[in-house]
Amino acid sequence: MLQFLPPLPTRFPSIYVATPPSPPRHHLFFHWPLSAVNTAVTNDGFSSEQIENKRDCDSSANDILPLQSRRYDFTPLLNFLSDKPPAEDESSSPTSLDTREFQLAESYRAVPGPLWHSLLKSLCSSSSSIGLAYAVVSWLQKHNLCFSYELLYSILIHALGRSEKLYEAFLLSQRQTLTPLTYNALISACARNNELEKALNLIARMRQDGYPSDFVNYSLIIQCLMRVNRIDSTILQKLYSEIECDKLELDVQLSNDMIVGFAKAGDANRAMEFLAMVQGSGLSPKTSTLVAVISALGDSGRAWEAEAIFEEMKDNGLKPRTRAFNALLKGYVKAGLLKDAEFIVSEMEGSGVSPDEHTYSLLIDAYANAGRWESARIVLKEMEANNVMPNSYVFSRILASYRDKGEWQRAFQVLREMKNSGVRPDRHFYNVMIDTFGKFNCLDHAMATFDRMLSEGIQPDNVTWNTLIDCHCKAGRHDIAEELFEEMIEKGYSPCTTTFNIMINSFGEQERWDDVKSVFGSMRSYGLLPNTITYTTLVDIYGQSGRFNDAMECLEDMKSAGLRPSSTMYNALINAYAQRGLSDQAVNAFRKMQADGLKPSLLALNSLINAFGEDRRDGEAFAVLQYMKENELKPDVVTYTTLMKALIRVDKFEKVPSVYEEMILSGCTPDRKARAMLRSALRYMKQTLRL
DNA sequence: TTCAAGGTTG
Repeated sequence: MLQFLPPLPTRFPSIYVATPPSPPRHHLFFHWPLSAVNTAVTNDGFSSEQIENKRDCDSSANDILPLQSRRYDFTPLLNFLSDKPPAEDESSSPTSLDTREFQLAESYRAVPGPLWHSLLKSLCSSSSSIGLAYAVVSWLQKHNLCFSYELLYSILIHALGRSEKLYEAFLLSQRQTLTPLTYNALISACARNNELEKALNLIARMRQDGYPSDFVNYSLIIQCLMRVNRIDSTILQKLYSEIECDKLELDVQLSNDMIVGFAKAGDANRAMEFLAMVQGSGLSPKTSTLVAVISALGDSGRAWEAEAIFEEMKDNGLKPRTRAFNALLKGYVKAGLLKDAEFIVSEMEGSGVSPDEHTYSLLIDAYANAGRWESARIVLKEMEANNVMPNSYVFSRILASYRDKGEWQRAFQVLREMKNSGVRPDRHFYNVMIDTFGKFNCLDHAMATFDRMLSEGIQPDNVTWNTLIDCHCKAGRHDIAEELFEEMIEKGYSPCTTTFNIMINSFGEQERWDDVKSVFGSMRSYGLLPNTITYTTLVDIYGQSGRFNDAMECLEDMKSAGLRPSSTMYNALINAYAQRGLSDQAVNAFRKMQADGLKPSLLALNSLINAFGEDRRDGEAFAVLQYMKENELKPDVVTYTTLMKALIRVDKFEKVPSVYEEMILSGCTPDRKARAMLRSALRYMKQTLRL
């Protein structure tokens, strides 16, 4: 079980030897001639790991300062423990000690605790002496030599975590009741080893025991989430509410981690909120944090805000490098601002920052999106001329732009051109290709692409499976979707939140409520938390089937899970009530939406008009129109068509033409549905006149 | 760096 150092070549006397006094050298309070230990220690007596550890292990350095003049030699003890066979370790009681061990223990009786802590940290900094550190702790406990065992254990757990020995860390932690110190050490060990669920569970357990977790752990968890690509706004919000609840203050690192976390999770709003908060408290975010925010803003098509942060960065004297330029360029490309995209690339070249693969790719993407294939090809050539090889990414983007224009047949051509340029399609490319076929209902092509991918030895990932499952659902082939879901699990892939959302929606559409519940429940067994989309999906499917109690329950569950309900969710609910003419319930849902601080959208109000219309309450339907006008919400063609429908429902055909007229006067262009509504009103009028 | 889930209303 325990790993001990091999016996040392030199022997030392087994009794305490005080070294002669010598001028204090920095923080080296003791010396030991063991090579395994010496190598891990820097000039000032602390390894870099130990320095980092100081954040975790309070102020031991300050406590030791007055003791600097006293020196202890731990060599005899380390030799004794190295020689001792592991089996003897714990069982023997102090009464059966041999004289040698007894004398040894007595000789260390005066050593202050902080010195033991420092010794352990040194031993732990090298993975080969962790076993020895472990033996020291057991020995100290056996002889009642050092009272803060809690701290000793936490030092060991930290060290085990850093050496990827998480299992041993857990074993060690089971030796005694977890205290805040050992809890924190264990959480940090889990986060460092990408064991997210274990870390989160421990934080929860720690909270149950009445202790807040150390804020450093939150940094480690966010970094872990990003490493394992599990970053999600929901989890971050939950973490932040815990931090707030514990009244922990964000330090520079945690603030930066929070901003980057939200940015990487695609939640630009919250990233901006935190950025403002950090700047407001006088801290300067790191350059990489700003780049992450620019990137998130660009991703959500908010190019102007991205540009503002970019400019602000320059004003603060920071010189943007390739990554920052690329982040802004991405913003322009996503927003379809081709001129700005071209401009920023020339600014980049002008300021001596060389474009990389990513820069060219984005530019090609921009031209492809604008349908300027010739310009895209020129960039492709320029890229080769600058010795930057085109890659699968470029072709994926080209394919995606064809997909978004509905030209799915071009997929084959892109694949050919790609192979001609000597670029091998990778998983991402095939994922886009499967998605392209899936979006246009070509399920056979999608499956054939999947098979081709496998035959070329490319392993699918969650995105591949999710894309396949979802496109079958969208085409109404829920049976195949379910088979694919089962195959995915059988083959050892871990479904993610998206997978479950797709399946919940699928079972919901089939009104298989038991399966909805069971699949929702099994999310937790995969360590996944339902997110806003999960709850919105649930509200939507329950609402559409008239299971309003279930829908409302989901809404409440979502709130108690600490998530803010989205307006999409309320729209789904209001719409569900509206379609059944349940106007009072629709109004209630609308009020709830306002109470939750959400602005009533045009969509919600249109649905409310529909609810009154279906309930034959045309007066109130028009009152909603009035409300819209008073609240600067411009009624659209749907608003007026719904009002006409409301009038028809109560046989007030004669009032329909004036609504139609008002619609045109307000600047709305009537569409097919609006015209049809007017026509049917006129038809009814004629019939009534004939009677 | 890309790809997948909700995106609704008449």
